[in-house]
Amino acid sequence: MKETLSTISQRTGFSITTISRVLSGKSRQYRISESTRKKILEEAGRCNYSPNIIAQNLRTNKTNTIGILMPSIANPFFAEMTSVIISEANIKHYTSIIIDSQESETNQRKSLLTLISRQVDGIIVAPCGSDPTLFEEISRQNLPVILIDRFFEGTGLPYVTTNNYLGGVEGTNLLIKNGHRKIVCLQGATTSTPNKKRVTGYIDAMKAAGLEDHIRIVGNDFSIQNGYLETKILLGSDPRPSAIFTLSNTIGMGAIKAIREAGLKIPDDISVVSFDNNVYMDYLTPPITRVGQPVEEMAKLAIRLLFESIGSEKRISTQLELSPELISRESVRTETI
Amino acid sequence: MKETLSTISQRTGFSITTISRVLSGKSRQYRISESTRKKILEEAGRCNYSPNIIAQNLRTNKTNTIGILMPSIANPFFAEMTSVIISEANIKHYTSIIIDSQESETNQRKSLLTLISRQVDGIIVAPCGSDPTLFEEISRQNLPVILIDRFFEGTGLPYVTTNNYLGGVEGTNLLIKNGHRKIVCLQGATTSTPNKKRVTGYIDAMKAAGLEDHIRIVGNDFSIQNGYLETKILLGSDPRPSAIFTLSNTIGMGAIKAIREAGLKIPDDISVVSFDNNVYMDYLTPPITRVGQPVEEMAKLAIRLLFESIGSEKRISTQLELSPELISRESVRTETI
DNA sequence: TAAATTTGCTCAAACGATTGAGCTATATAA
DNA sequence: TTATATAGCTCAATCGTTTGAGCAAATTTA
Repeated sequence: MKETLSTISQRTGFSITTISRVLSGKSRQYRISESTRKKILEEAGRCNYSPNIIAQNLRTNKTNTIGILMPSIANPFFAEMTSVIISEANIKHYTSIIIDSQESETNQRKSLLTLISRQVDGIIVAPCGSDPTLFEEISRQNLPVILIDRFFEGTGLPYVTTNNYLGGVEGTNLLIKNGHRKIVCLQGATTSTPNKKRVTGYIDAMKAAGLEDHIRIVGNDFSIQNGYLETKILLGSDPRPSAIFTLSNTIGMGAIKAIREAGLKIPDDISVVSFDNNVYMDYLTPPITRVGQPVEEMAKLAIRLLFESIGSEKRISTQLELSPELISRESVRTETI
Repeated sequence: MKETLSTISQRTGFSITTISRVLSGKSRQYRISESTRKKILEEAGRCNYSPNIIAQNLRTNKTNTIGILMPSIANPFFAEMTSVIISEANIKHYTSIIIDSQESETNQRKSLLTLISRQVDGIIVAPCGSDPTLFEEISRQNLPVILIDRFFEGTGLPYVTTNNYLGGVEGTNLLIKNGHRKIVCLQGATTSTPNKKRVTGYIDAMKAAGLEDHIRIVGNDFSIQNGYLETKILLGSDPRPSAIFTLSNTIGMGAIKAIREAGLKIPDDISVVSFDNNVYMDYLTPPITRVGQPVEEMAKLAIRLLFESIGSEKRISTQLELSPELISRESVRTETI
């Protein structure tokens, strides 16, 4: 039997209003007598009453729910991010709806409409594609949106991301400093801002070292598959690159697989620098040098911004770039000239 | 501006009822004229109307939402599982609420109440602890619950799991066949059914091989930390085990870390068999031999059962055990006597 | 003792959708 | 011409809460 305020009202003889006020802890404010309060609480406890949140939501126009929209939860980077966001939200008594857009803008559009329909109080999204209009529209309608990892340039939309340009530069420079010249950049989704920034960082670093002739960028997707296939091709090309800079952990895994299958050794035959930190990277042989992103910090900041935004009337436009961290391991060989 | 049936009603001049019927595709059934239909659809499109699902939920007593309750989303095993469930639910136009109980029964209890309050249509849960009463109660109240991975023995609650006993036997036998005798079992949460079954499998296999004197079970948690610490202790013990059977991927990672730190080589100094498949396991050196679980299949079956249960009035009591898969790699050394 | 205040509660509208019943005008049948 | 059927809509209740307004009785103040 489903208990409601009404059933309790019938059994205790008090009005629905009184019951509601007692159960939502407002008995003091509305001068409900102590004896009434006790009776109601007792009966509610006895029959295991729990409020119908849907009805509360409808009435208060608040769902205590946030929407989390990710391009690919299977990707450990986003999985970790999502996991942190869920936990943080939970601490504030918010529930999370997760949607995976699978890097499809069509799915993304649908998912956003779903979240709006479901009256979420706010959205954290790592967007795919390069069209900010829908996000701007949503934000304008006073539904807070915080972008994470990926963002759109030239919009006021708040975001939290890594300084990917710096990451691109640092990763590339490490290879250059170790004497590499034929450094290939294996990129991910070309529309994603982080990818673009990393690539720009790579290009600038190469140019700064006078290596513009060696600039070579391949790939188009943040998948293991992409890393694997492009590396296969690279390894068959002449001249073979001496180093690969893979722009995500997934791409890195694919590259490593291809390198192994070719019977080559990292770093003796080819050096690898990857992007994204990941506990597994240290367990590979050799451990992989990488540009780590502060995922947990990003997630925490994003949810903090979101809650600030939910709490206040005015829109927030904070845009944060956190520093990446170069994690040096053993996948880069020092070339002797 | 938030559009509702009422605002469209005002602008088109038709009643809320008519608008509702047109927009929910029931114009035929309720004999709404074609011209009316067109006008309404046009206006709804123009003003970007999307229904307030909360109101629909309240009225229809259906949320098209499922609750997914996992003990630890940070664990790649559950992350993958969750990811698959979300996608499958999405295909059926269901939205997913994810909650992480963090292996705490208190959290689990709260989370379940949250899900009930939120009127989810069904729940998929990898439970923690060993008390099925709350789940049974929920199920009895006609809210479908499907257990995944972990389950409770002696209850009618439907579940999908791996044949963990078989996994325990197979993993152990592989080591025995390779001449190992001092095989230690490094277990996870002791209350979890899969853990118990795996341990029983280990014990039975050891006994069957006449190795009852070598049975040794340590650990108590499915964490990297646990794997790491227990292995540290094991490596310092005398006599040192010749093989470790770690009962999850996380424990395995911790064990590997400890082994590396001790300057030992797998499999030369010590052999390792782990549980759970994971793409990373193949990239470690050496690739790790493991007992893989059919995660995707489990997830898909669970959601299928859930939808069957949601669709019908009567409770379902299917209990499925899928076979594990022994994935032989290079982390087991053949002992010569 | 009358007026004012406080206490302790209830009424009823509202949130935005769905849905069975009902109503009017027109078309068809008798 | 009158009864009946049908087309094309609207009314109003309902889901389970919350909340501003209001009301009677008890208490305090003047």
